[in-house]
Amino acid sequence: MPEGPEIRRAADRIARVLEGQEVESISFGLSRLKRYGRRLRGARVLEVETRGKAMLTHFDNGLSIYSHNQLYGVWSVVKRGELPNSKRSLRLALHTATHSALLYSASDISVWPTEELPQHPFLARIGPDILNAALDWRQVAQRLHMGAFRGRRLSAIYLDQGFLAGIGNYLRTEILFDAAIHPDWRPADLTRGETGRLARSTLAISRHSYETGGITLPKRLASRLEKDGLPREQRRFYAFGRTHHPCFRCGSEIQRREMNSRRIYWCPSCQEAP
DNA sequence: TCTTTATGGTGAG
DNA sequence: TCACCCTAAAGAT
Repeated sequence: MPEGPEIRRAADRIARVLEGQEVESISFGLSRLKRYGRRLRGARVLEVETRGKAMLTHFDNGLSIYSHNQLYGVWSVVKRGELPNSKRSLRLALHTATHSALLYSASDISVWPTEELPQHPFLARIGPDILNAALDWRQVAQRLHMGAFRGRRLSAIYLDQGFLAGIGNYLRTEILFDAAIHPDWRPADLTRGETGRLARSTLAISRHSYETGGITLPKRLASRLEKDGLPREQRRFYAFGRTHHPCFRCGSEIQRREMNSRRIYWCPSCQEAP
C-alpha cells in the first residue's frame, strides 16, 4: 500500500478503531523498539495522521510512533483475537479492548517524543501533503516554479518528496499523462496554461486515487472497462504498467523507460517530448 | 534455489 | 547517477 492515498486510507481504517481508545497492549517486532511496549501500555490514542507516505500515531503520554511502509509494509486492522495467519514478519501489534492494528514487514519504525517529531529527518524535509485539503492548485503551480524545482525535469520533481509529499511512481506517471505533459519537460519551459493544467491534475489525480483506493481512471471509463471484462489490474491506470497497450485517449502505444531504476510510462502522441 | 522486480528512501561522488 | 538498504512475491533455472 505504498503511495500517499493508500497510506491515508490505511490511516483512516486504523483511526476508526484506535482514536480515543486505550492501548491494552502493544508489542514491537524489532528488538530495538521492544522497550517501548511498557511505556505505551495504558496510553490513549489521540490521533492517527499521515504526512505523505509516513504515518504518525500520537498518544496522550507525549509519545508518537513514526512508521513508513517503504515498498513492503502492510497494515491490517482486525477484531481483537483474530490474528491473520500471515507469513510476513509482524513488526507492530497495537491492541485495544476490541481491535488490533497490525503492521507487517515495515522496517522504518521509530518512537518519538511528539514535540520532537518535526526534527525527524524525513518529516523535516518533505513538502506539503498532496492530500491536504487546504492545498490549492495555485500553490502547486507556485511550487513548480520555485528555484529548487523549476530547472529540473518533471520526472525527477514528481518523485521528490520535498516537492509534494505522497506522490510515488504510479501517481507520477498518471498525473503527467492526465495533464498531457511529457516527463522530460522542466517547469521553466512550460507555458502558464500548461503549468496550471499540471497543477490541477496533480491534485485531482491524487485525490481521486484516495477516493477510489488506488484507481486513477475516471469512474465512467473504469466501469466501461469492467463491462469489457478486463481484470482489475488492467483497469486502474491510464499508462502505468501499460507498455505497448493502446492509449485510452488516442490509441498510440504506451511507452516505457527506465529512470533511476524506476519505470516511467507515457503516451508519445498525447505527451509531446520537448 | 536462484534472480528479478516492486506503488520507497538514503547517502556518496 | 549509482550503490545500497529494506522485505516479499513472482519468475527463471
